[in-house]
Amino acid sequence: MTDNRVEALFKNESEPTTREKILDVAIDSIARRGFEAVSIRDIAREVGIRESSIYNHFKSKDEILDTIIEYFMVELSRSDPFETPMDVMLEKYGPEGFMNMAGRAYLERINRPRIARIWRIIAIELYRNEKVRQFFRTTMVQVPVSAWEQTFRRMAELGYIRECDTGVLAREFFYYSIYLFFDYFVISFNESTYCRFTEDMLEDLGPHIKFMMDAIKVGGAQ
Amino acid sequence: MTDNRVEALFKNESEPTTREKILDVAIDSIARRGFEAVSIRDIAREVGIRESSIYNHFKSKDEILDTIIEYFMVELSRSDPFETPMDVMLEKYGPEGFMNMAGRAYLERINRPRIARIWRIIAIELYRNEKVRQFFRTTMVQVPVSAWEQTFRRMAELGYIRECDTGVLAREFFYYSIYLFFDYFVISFNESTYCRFTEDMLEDLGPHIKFMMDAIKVGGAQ
DNA sequence: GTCTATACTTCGATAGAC
DNA sequence: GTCTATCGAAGTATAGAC
Repeated sequence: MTDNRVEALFKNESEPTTREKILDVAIDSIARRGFEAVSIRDIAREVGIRESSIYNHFKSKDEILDTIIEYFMVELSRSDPFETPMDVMLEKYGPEGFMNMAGRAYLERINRPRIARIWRIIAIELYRNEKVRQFFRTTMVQVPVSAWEQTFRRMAELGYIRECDTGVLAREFFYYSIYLFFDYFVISFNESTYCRFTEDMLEDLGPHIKFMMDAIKVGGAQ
Repeated sequence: MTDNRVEALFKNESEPTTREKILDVAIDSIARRGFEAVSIRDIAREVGIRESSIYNHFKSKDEILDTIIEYFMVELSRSDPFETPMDVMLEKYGPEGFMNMAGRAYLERINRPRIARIWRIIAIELYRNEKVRQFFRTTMVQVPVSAWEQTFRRMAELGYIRECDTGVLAREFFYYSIYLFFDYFVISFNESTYCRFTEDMLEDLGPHIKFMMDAIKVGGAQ
């Protein structure tokens, strides 16, 4: 990238620039076949230019992937997930309702059209791209687990759930969710349905949330 | 392969054959860098022969990977996991003890030295190898989940746990386990510790089993 | 069964005309 | 900014001598 303004990569104007076309094609191809299997020639052909023209927009093949990943990270870190205070939400919907809504808010935030394909790229490149791995481990695992731990602690303080190990509880909730992510984007990946991932995930998440909340509701087992 | 006797690939004799050396080097390299990043030349160099000699043992690069995967599948499907009847185990150790022991037995069965590296290959190749994906989805997800569903149903029949949706229960237990697999072999993969995966997995599995069993023990929450 | 030599393809990337 | 032309490196695979 020349200007480092990742957030302005896609301007949503009527006619996309060549650079935007290249990124769009790259995102699509890499999500389908993986970075190593997609060549500069493949991308150029689909965009409708020669491969040498690619190098007017990116100085190497690696820079294309780096740009995609950086775009993804910036997009994810944009809007905050919660606007209404947790205590208010809890009082209004109860703990199970709160979790369902928080899950939905999170999934809707991370599932915009172009981003959904990059999720698949993240899942694929995780094993060989140290930057992606680092990002996933912290931003997609550790940070949410810590946040959920705080949330459960607050729930316990307010008497919505009984006292228990909130660290265990956070992992119980979130590791299952990450499994669903892998299931959706790798194990059971289906190219044709892959933009409905918010709906599908929520459907699978519902029984999980119910099971967990039943396990720790006030007056339940010790 | 010429003779299809996958199970006899590694004969454990004092001096490994060239074919065995090739497979060993291939397993190691592919587990580290992925199939596409490893070339025939890389493998030949490390074995100590010329690349053309590889073709005396395998007719293509793809056949090497196919052989590795087939070897893996056959090895996994060998010994049965349980020898002692479940009812006896349950009476002796209780439901939580039973699950811990079953987890340990399963993990020990699937974690032999050469196999541990192929687990990493499986995790890596999942996204682009339809055969691996099919195998994982059925043998590593659906079959164990069904088996655990049966097990939980029996536990409920015998009064060790209270009546509940055993399908939900089986997924609660096993999806978490599969997350641990991905965490171990992809997200938090560490080349230097990757043969201790049985011990590490069991350590993480303990609190999970305890949480689940607390949730469904007799006399707990409805 | 291993070697040398090589065919053939595809890859990422560059130079220079327009 | 796109084109033609091309380079050098690396890939899989084969032929044939020993």
